[in-house]
Amino acid sequence: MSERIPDKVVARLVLYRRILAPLAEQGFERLYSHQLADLAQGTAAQVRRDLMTVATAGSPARGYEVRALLRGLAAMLDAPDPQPVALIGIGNLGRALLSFFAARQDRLRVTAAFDVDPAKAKRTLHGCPCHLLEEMPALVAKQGIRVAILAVPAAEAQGVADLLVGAGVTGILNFAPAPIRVPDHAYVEPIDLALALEKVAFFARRERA
Amino acid sequence: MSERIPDKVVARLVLYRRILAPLAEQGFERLYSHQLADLAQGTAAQVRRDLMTVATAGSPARGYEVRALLRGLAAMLDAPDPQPVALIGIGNLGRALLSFFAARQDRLRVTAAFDVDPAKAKRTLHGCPCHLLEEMPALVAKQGIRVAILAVPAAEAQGVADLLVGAGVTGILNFAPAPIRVPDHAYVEPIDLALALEKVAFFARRERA
DNA sequence: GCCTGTGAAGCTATTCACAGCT
DNA sequence: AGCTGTGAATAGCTTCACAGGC
Repeated sequence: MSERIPDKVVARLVLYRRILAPLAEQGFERLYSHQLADLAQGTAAQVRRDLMTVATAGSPARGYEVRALLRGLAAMLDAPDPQPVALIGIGNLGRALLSFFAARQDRLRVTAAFDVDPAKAKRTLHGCPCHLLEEMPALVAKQGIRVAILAVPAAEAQGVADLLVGAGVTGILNFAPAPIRVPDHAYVEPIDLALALEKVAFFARRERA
Repeated sequence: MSERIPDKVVARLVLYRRILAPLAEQGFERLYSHQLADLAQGTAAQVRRDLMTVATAGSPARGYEVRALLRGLAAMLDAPDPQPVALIGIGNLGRALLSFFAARQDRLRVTAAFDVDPAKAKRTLHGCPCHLLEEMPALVAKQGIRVAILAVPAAEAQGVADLLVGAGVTGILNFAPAPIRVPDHAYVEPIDLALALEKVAFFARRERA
């Protein structure tokens, strides 16, 4: 059951679920791979390939059964219990991310925020308690936190990442504008906003064929 | 000169520049591909391959000359003039992004923000004037805006994207949690924050080999 | 000796295309 | 007839490995 699943596939599975959930609520019962592909902007072949990783996909004659698919996706994507998430760095970007993620009532909840600056800790922001960074390892251990959002300046990113991994975190969403290195058993998803905007600007200029 | 450059390469070139700039200021004159690779978390071969796209890379015997590289990168990545950027959607996420990007004093400046909601327009946020969405096409045309940041709800994303492209935008940084479709001459970079966090949570659970 | 630039090999991800099912 | 599941082909990216330069 642990066929290494590529991260692109996971991303699409999450997307499929997001597309299917409202359809199920509207009473949609079945759909074809090409319909889901249209909604997700992929190809039918890719949808089928992706869904192969969802064991229970089992699709008989008239396409996929929406509710069964959703069940399969949930079994694959969700933890049995809600997962607590830590956010490190309560600066400009950190606060913005906190307001964004705190707003979501999800299986993933930001339950603790941290900053080195005492002026930023010791308060509650968007319903999330803020602590001093030095309290992080203890709290992460106590709450069993495995997922962290990193929103510190580039210079501190690697140091904090090391602390996080040392405390038991195995997944980091890295917004710091610097690549970080983690041991093999941990996973990093980098999101570099400034870099992304530069990329868009580059292609915006160029794509006027 | 228009060898289609893959977007992964562009991303790394932007990163290289970010790494090299401070080195140049500290007086660093030359470096080897493997040194840059270490700093950028890549391989030496990849750095060399990437730098091949920067025409002026020309690197003789003792590695790459930092200042020449930076010049080459700037020539490739930067527009001759600063590029104005529009931001659409002044909700939670839009404001957060505005505060983040407005803080940057760059070749890329967010010069106009838009929202359908009159309560959110007609004011200045983080030094950026906010307008009604209906004024967008005229303003985009007047300022010659080619790059837009899309931060509207999923349901509106496609409609607004169509408007943007119609107004002359050719690059969109899409934060809406929905894929958007644009004509071939335009470029979209999707950043789906909620999806990214789900992905991290998935691998965080799994990566405890 | 140790570097760069680069053809060639190797990998990974996507798409094709068709057998099997209803 | 039109779908799924999937081996086989393809395309895109990364790494290897070596010729050529100092």
